[in-house]
Amino acid sequence: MKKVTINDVAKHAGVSKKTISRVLNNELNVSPDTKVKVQNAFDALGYRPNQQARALASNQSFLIGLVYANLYNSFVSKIQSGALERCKADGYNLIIYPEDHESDYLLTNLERGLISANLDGIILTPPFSDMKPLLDFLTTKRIPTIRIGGDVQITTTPSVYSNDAEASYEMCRYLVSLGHTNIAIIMGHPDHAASHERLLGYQRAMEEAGLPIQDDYIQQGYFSFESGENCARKLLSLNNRPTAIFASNDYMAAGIVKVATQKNLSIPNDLTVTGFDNAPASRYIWPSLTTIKQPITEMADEAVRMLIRGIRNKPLENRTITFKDELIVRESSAPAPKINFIT
Amino acid sequence: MKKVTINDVAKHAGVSKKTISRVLNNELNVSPDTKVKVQNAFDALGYRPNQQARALASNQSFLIGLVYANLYNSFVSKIQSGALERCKADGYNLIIYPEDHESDYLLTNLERGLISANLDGIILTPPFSDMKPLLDFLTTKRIPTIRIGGDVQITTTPSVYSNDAEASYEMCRYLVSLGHTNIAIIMGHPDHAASHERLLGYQRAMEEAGLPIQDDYIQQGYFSFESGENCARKLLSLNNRPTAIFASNDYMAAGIVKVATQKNLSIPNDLTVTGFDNAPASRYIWPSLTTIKQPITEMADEAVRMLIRGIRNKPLENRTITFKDELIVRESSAPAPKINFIT
DNA sequence: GTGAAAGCGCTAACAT
DNA sequence: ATGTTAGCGCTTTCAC
Repeated sequence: MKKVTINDVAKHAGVSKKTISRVLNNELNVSPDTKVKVQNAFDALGYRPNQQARALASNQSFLIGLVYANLYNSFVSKIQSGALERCKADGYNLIIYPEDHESDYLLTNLERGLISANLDGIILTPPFSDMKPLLDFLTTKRIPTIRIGGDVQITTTPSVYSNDAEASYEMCRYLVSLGHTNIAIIMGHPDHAASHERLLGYQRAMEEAGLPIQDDYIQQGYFSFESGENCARKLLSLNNRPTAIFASNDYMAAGIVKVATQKNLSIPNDLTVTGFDNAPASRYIWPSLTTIKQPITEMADEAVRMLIRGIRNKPLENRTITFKDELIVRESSAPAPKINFIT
Repeated sequence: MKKVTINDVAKHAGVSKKTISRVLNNELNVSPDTKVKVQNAFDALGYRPNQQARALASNQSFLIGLVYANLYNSFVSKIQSGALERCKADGYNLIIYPEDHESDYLLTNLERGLISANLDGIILTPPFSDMKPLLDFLTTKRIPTIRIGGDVQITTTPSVYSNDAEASYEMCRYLVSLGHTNIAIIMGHPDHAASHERLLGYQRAMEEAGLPIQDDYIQQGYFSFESGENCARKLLSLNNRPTAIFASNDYMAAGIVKVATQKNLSIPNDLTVTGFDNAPASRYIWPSLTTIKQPITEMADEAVRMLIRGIRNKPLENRTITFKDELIVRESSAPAPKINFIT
């Protein structure tokens, strides 16, 4: 089981190891004949280039870091698989960095890992996409970075982004089209730019529909199931309770479903509930949730592509690529109850 | 922003670079004075050892691979975070390999990755823990391997394991203690050893309670929400329908809840439903699920510990470490309906 | 179009 | 307890 090195291949193919290296890296100036000879030698010996050696010699690590909030949710899973597939296809490995965005040691933690792993580049997901100190740190260290789904106002670092304000606007227009007039929103965690975008879409749709927005109808959630429950309790005990509640993610929507069911409200007949994210749970709960699907995997793929292009050409092209979200209608939404039209 | 190397540190501390290396690797035979001097130099220069260089020189990569089925579930997330934390604490990086266990290219795919990344060791999760060809392949390549939660009968590779048969037995005893006599089980995917273990526990509990096991009451599921729905439809249209259904995971249990609700059965009054895994969704659905909690994070931690010990001492201690699962009672289970005692 | 020599940053083996 | 030398497997530089 001896290791096969570039020297073995060179001997076998009867050329110098520099030529092997050229073939390996798809460099120009290799005659087709030699190329074939070398490739045959690869196959014959079962040669696999040693990443660490390439890394050391070329001052590249072929490692890409993915920083995300350490939550057990489908967003992270999809980001991971999207990013990973692209990495593997392009000969990179992905190192994952689940981090606590509220930790004081975030930067220190990351630095130790980042520097000694020698990452070629980094992908930031929310809420890290918008952390100024982190962005500054990465700029200082000259580590190529792509942000996923962060604040579009920040233009110092290229980003891949889906238009949440737009999606939220569409969701609310859909609710309006069902005849709802008393529409409430549960916001997401305030540290996430997406939370504010989603609120914006809601506000625009309400204004356009000529519906007043009550302060009571805007509740601050934190993306957790429990925060959804809490906000739902407040909303459903209002005198003038909403007939539709738009939660900024599916876990909070699930919390609403639970509270409503406990209060003997039937969904969607008495109350329409909608979510955001198209989490697996949105299909598993009863009734299944009307929600918004983001092209998460595709966004991660594009982020890695941009990053690798940037690493090769340096510097990064500083631009924002926008993806479009999609409304998915399921069982948790229905026309507003008639009683609502009477009042 | 020039890179700080071991040579810079050596110069700064006024010692040879071998001494720096010794301090770095916690080797013996370094005087306390020198150690302090070197450590000061580390701090002064902000030195971070280059992993790739260490890897190349020491023929170790400080990389550990984690192979798992590419599903968006909480099991994978918890395995990841448990393994990752241990890795980082011990100076290793984790490379993730989400794979399709039914793919024909599995071995080829893995091989390319494994060999060129030069992994120091591998953690296998179900159903890969039990794939003979894969285990043989890893043995041939002499890649240290630990299996998580696989078949205990396989003793060629060390493993970390939780006693699912026992947990399943306890779950069924609990159902019996609630007065249920018509208890059905929905099995998990047949490629997972755990599915068979969970069936075993069910059978033992039923036998001990003197309850007959009807063939109809054992349904083959595949761990998916949809398979849970399908099995539930069959079970609930039985003449002699069960008053309790034990699903081998929470997603299938969620499928039962959906079908039962559609049939106007109230859970848990008309039907008790229980799951397995303590997935987040088990709390998010209504009613929340009685389930089994496995110490997944701890198992992953232990697996990495064993692996690293093995890498350092080689060879691996070939043993199986067993963890204990825990019954979590929530809202989806209740005493058997009275009508059942009459029939 | 191809090759020889040097060196990436570190550790191994063998000094002293 | 510390230093010297060689070399890990590859790419870079500069030859030809």
